[in-house]
Amino acid sequence: MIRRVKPAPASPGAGDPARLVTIDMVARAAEVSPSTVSRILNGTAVVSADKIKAVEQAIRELGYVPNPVARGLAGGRTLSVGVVTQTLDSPFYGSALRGIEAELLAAGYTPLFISGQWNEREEQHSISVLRARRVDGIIALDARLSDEALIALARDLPVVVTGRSLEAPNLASLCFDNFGGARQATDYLLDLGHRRIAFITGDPEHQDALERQRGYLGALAERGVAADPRLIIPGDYREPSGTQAVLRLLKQRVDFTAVFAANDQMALGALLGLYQKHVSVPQQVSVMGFDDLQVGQYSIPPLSSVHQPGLETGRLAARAMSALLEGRRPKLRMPTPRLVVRESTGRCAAP
Amino acid sequence: MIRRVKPAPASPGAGDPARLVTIDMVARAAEVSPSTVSRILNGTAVVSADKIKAVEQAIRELGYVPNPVARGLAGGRTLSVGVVTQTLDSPFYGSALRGIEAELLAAGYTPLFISGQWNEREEQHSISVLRARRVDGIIALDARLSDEALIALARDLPVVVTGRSLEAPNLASLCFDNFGGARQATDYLLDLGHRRIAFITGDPEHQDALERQRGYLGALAERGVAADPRLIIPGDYREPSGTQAVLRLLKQRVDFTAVFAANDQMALGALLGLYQKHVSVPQQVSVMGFDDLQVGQYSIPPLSSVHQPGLETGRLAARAMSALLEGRRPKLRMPTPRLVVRESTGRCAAP
DNA sequence: CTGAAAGCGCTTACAG
DNA sequence: CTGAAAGCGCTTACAG
Repeated sequence: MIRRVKPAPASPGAGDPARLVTIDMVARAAEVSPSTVSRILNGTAVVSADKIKAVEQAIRELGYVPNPVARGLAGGRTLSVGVVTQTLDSPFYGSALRGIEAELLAAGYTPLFISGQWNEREEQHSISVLRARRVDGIIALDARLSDEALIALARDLPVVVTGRSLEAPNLASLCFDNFGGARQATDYLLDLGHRRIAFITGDPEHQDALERQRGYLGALAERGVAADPRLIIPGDYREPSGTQAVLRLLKQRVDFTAVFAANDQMALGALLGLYQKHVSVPQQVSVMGFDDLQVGQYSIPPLSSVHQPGLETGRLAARAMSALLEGRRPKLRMPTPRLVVRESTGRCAAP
Repeated sequence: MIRRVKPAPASPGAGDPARLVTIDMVARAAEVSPSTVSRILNGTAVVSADKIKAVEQAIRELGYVPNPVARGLAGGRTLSVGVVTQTLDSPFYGSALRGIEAELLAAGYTPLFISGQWNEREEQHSISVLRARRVDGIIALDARLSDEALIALARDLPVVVTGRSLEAPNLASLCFDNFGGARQATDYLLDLGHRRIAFITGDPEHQDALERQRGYLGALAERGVAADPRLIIPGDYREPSGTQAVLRLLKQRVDFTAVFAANDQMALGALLGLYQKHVSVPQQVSVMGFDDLQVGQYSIPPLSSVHQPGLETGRLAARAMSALLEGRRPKLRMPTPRLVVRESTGRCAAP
């Protein structure tokens, strides 16, 4: 049934499907029009069974793969979705990216990853690049952009954003319960008998950092433990600030039996500071993190933390995007915060 | 000079340059033909100064951004390059990806990241996806593909590959001196007086793992220290295998005063195993890693390691790709291995 | 159910 | 130096 229209090119077939074979060649081989091939490919109209058969065979024999570039130009859809993240090499975003990639690829979309460098202007620029590339939608992980900017963006193409709660047409948001997670962690420390719990804050530019602090404060208040401002040390979510924080606490001789860092990276830094000063963990001081990064499993001692499901978040975000793209309403259910207790926390030994 | 051809669209200008404004609109505004605009944009022919001026002004006023999708279809170049990595969330590849992104973007290319999942078939598939997207070139980080497959690929588009040495037209390779690095690390341990140095191997599927082992063996041989097979423990580059390795050594009561892990992740695992068994580092046992991951700075104790310039490797790879793309010969000079001594290594205390 | 035609936004020979 | 025209590989009204 299939007539080879041209001699096979130099490197044909399965190994190199992306070249040369066009929809026209498939159409000719199957003896139908290109329009029909297109319709079959896109399921965009009813086509008779025999033509479908012929076309499918031709596609198989020729090793045809549609050209997304041409598709993008003609149809307005590129089957690609932009993913803007703060950085490509963060232990936390890494797993989210992995989740997004897996899910998007499975849904037939190609992700375009680009980083915003923790900087709103860069992020804005990244989004321009993505739009110039005609992505069909944009997933923004903890974007720096304002709510308004995001809502405006959603007027042009579907948007899913993590790290905040936002209601708008054509937009889905995915927000982890940072408040609840932090409260749970603080509660646990309180249950262990700790009363002097230091808190290392995150970058205040981040909504989640603020939420975590609220959770810490909330738990204390609920239990009638007065919050001591000297116990709240500013951090920036990076390791060195965690180390600095405990060093400062120690130097100023502020009493504390536990430290709760707003993220694992700072908790790791805190662990190092305590080690340097020969303060043993958890015997003298307990340390609690937040995020439950992979590395926390191998810190010394292994770090107790609030599990943030990075991979799962990525998956959910990608699935929400698929839904939006297909005109469905995404239903989002973020996993509840879960405490992971390892060896860096213990009962309070102090009087 | 500029006549607005149409009333500005709903959301025009700087905020949303990627829409609506086409090369035709620019041409009309500047009173030249689209061809001329294209030529100016691409520097593909000499154009009179006044037209250049008019076009540039029109571009500015209209906020025109060329559509890479259309460009890709028409010109055959998409100004995008595919980057295949094993995984999006490895601490090591992360910085390489970051370096690639920065350099590629600066050169006017958009990177398309995709992961191969440590699996040749997946990798092959990822490359198909990339080719279907008509990337202009492919950067493969430590690809699993055979030399032959890579060389074949390079017949169709420029390829740069890291992690191996390969000579072929249209292909550049970038290989870190794993042998030298490992030898240097072992030498250092030897200098500290260690003679019973355990070695945790990497995944033998990786060329670099083999090289590192050769370096270890080479250094011992050079100094006339007999290699004890019981000191060579198989690992797989992941943390748990590092922990298992030292636990096994301890359990079998094999004598050792230092352990050299083929990568930092396993070294971190080893640190944990030693901690669990109350072996103090570096007082009783020294630990040396390889890669110099960020996290190593915050391990306890901070990890001595061989610095692998991930970021720099990414940069170099991207620059090599730019060169290839512009028909220049890339000149590659990998940084030499450099030992980073921190606190996990110390003088041998044993007799 | 199916084709022929126009068009997506560019680039690039082809002619001046 | 510069235009008009054709074409890149698809999709999608528009007509049957």
